[in-house]
Amino acid sequence: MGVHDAMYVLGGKWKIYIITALLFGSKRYSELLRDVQGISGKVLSRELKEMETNRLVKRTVSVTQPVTVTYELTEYGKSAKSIIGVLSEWGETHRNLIVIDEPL
Amino acid sequence: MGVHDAMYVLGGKWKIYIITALLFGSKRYSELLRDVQGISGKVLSRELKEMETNRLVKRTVSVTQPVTVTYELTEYGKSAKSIIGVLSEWGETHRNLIVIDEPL
DNA sequence: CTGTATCCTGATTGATACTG
DNA sequence: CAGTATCAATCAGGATACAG
Repeated sequence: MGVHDAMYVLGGKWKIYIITALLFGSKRYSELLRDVQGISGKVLSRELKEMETNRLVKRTVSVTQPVTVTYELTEYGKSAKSIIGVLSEWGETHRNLIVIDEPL
Repeated sequence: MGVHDAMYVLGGKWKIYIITALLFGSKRYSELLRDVQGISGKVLSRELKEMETNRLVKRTVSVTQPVTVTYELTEYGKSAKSIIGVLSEWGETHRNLIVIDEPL
């Protein structure tokens, strides 16, 4: 069952959102930090490292002053677009059914 | 963006697997405990309760001796099949690219 | 059988300060 | 700018015992 593989690579709280943020082009670390709502620097760099390991994103360092680092989706990463698409569509059409948990 | 709604309902470690387990028919609590690999009783009942709140599953109690409780997907829950399908297909075709994290 | 309550431990996270 | 190191705090999860 490939579901498990997909969950291994995309699972967790953040990767889907990081991919979404990179869907329309490369971004720098600081831009991702701003665009991925609520993520902290530590977690962002860890997630990006994992995604780089799994070849979802490509990291490019420009030796300017100061250095700039950009992240972009690989072809593999871009292929996850199909998943984002289905998630988005499903979430959209079923939005009205969601119940927000009342804190006690 | 509906992605967030979908993540709210389906996110976390277990819901996708629970839905997968229920895809071909209703199951009892103890069957789910066996079929959803690695989940504990506490977590399973919590997840099922959340999914019932969000109308992904329907819970039915049969007053036998002892009681039996069955869970089945609602139409809404069944509609998540499209997501499982895409995840499965994507995971399948990209399985060879995955890198398993070496523990230190 | 189907859960809930309690306790406990290890993993995850946020904040802050710091490095190159 | 782009991270890493450290520490404290939180949280999620397992095991067990117990209730309906």
